[in-house]
Amino acid sequence: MYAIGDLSRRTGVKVPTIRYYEQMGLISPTQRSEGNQRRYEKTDLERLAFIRHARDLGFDIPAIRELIALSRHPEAPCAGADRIADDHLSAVRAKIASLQKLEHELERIVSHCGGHSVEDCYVIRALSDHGLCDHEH
Amino acid sequence: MYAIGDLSRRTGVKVPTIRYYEQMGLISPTQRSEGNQRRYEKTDLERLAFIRHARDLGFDIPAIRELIALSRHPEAPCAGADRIADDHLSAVRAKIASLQKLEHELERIVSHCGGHSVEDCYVIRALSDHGLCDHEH
DNA sequence: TCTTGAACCTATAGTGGCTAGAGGGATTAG
DNA sequence: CTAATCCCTCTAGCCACTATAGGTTCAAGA
Repeated sequence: MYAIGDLSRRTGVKVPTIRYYEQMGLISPTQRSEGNQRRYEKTDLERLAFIRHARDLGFDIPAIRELIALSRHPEAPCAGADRIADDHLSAVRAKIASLQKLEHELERIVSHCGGHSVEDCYVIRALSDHGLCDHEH
Repeated sequence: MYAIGDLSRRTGVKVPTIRYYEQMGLISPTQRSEGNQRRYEKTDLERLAFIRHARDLGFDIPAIRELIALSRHPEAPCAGADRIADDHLSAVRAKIASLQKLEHELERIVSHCGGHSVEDCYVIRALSDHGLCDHEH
């Protein structure tokens, strides 16, 4: 039997975040002590580690809810879980691509800046005049 | 003299967003018509294009506020603007690096998934067991 | 001049994934 | 028994918007 603080220390998930996950339906409301404090078991610990791991990998809360639901049916085909992970991977790749565009544009702007007065500053000028950009964004 | 809708169409910034920028102090409160509607001039159009461009490049609102303040002093050295852009570039690069870590971890998880039952599914197992991961995250 | 419909106004609440704080009760070590 | 530390609920705040409600103004056509 762990108190919420024990669970927090063991998983690295902050106490208010654990309560938030309960509210979001990722963790079922637990047993309580006589004084109404949450008491957890080992399965809750594993569940929370699963959630934390999924969050670290960038899955959002609805996706984690689905993954949890799937993991409760071990006999079902795993295409669902695979699809969720694959969709997420695509989203991550898309985000990387768009950040790399930004990176190149910013590199160009910063490297052109000679370091004189604001009047000639490429940073300010590039922002004022879209025509100085390489491509659409 | 443009109405807010004209400004919106010309810059691609939505009407409520323009009002939001005014509230955030990026655009000074404008002249109003007799009936209390905002009326803009060409300088406002340029200002808003500057803001939109900076937002597209991922600058946050405090940074844009600073850039605007700097652009009002054309005789000052441009080190300030350069630093803001450079800091932002570093942040973008850091975000790319961390997303690439995610990408590799997700690739590994998805590619291991054979497509059988949830019981053996690598996606679910990898999430349950951090030990299956390559490195810390 | 009048009417209609589009555009405008303010104010408030919602998005996601937490985090911080107030104001109280429970637990536990000494 | 007391004091320190934990825990409880509830509410509000973060960011950059977006959406809605309920009302007013504007501009073009009849």
